[in-house]
Amino acid sequence: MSQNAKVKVDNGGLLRDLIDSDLVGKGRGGESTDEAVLKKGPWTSTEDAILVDYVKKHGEGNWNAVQKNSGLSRCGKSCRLRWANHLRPNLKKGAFSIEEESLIFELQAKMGNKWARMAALLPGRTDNEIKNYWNTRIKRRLRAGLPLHPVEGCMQAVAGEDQQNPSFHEINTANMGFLPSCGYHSPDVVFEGLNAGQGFLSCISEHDEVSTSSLRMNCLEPTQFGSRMPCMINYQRGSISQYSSFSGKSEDLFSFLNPCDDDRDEKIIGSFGHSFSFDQDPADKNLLPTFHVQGSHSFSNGNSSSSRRTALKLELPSFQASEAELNSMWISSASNQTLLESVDPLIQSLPRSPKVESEYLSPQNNGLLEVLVYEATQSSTKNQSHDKGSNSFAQTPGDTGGSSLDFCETQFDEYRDPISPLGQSETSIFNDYRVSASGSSHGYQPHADAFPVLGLKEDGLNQFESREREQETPTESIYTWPDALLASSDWFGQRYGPFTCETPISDSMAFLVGYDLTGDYKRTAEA
DNA sequence: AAGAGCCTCAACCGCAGGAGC
DNA sequence: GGCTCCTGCGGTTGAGGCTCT
Repeated sequence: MSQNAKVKVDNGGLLRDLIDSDLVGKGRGGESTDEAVLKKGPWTSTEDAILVDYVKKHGEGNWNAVQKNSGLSRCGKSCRLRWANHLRPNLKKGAFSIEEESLIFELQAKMGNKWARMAALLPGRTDNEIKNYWNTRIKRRLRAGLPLHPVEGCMQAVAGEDQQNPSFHEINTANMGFLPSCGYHSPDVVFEGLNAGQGFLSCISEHDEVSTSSLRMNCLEPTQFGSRMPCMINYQRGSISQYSSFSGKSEDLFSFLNPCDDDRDEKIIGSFGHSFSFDQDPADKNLLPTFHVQGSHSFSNGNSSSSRRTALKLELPSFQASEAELNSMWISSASNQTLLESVDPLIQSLPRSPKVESEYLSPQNNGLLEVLVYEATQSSTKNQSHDKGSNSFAQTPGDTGGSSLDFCETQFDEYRDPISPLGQSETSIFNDYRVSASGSSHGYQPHADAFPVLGLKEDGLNQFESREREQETPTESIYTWPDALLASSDWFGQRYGPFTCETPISDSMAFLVGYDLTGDYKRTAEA
């Protein structure tokens, strides 16, 4: 039995009366005993001073001795908590920085609600702080009908590739500068949960020049039906380089994933409701990845959708959206301009549409939370259209994806690998999850057609999908990937951290967030 | 101005695991 | 092995402040 139980006091009015009275701290008889009613509630400055003084003299630990030796009428747990959360040195106070927020997103996606572990990676922050932050954020987003992870965090990762070309972890750590010192390390990941020859990753793993460990792909969140599905795609530079001549620019990332191999990339991305395409800047020859998200709102780097140089762009996919809606949605994320700017000088350099900034930017530019709130306002009017069908194809007005795809078709022909060791598309690892109409994920059957129901573009992916549909017609109801996940479990919203499920879907998700099913990162021994 | 509702965050609670006996 | 104590973790609560109507 915890000592708390011993000293439990009436939590009614008496407690409040005691808190500020001299009775507390001296025991009811004016003398502190083990049986004394220990004080609860807010700490006073006097108590704080006593505790600080005690810890200075005796060090941390042995908290139950604090009460005995210092005269504090607080239980050991309370003392420890007070010290850890408020009194210990080097505590950061104030709002979370954008970098911290981003890291929290990432860590939460990977760890789940392991607040203490997260706190260990966020110097000066306490688990309680992080927990509170996350919980309030969850409440907001759930209330707004949005998923828990903002696209921005994902895009930050992608954008960051341009700058430093490290993994997402390393991007964050580079920006913050403190994580390496904490031993936080971007792990190399072996996708052991995936069978050989099961697709995209197996392709890489079997490619002599590419280490699976060097690529990590995180997809953090399912789309809620009619909502957005942020996605992280990370890779580590190095062993991939010979695969597609990585130059450290984002195109390398996207070329790696993108139309290099019989549209497989599109397929895989389509499976996630995302697609990548490229716009080439005539001046610097840089390819600017256009990031399309299926079933999502849109975001950008601050440019309007009409901007030629939209570095990151989402399109409204299946649900029909007007151009006006699209524009506003695209910009909703752009509101957090500073976020992207902070990680991507390329994006910083992009010309911005004055209209965008004046009309579409979020009224607040303070951080991810503000963006989230703004997203909520933007999305609240679109839920209805979202519900209209993630399975329908939509040609987004103003969409430049088609040309981008075409461009990629030619630009990346040299990277095509007609005899890729894949044996099947990269998407297959995701496509392979067929979910019955009942919503159970246990009806899993490998099936190459499970996901292409999400169409992206008439002239791009849809063509591919048409081919796919011609080849095989599903005989059972197929949920699109996010829907399947949602139907199968409360995975990302609740339990995606430890990945306790043993379904193929969870395998996939575990992989996507950089975990294997043991909950630990797999590190590769570099050959 | 006042009340309702919302948000934040400090603190509490129960539980689990490790250490020592 | 069983018991107790201590510590840490994660979920929850509720007071106080803020915003909106």
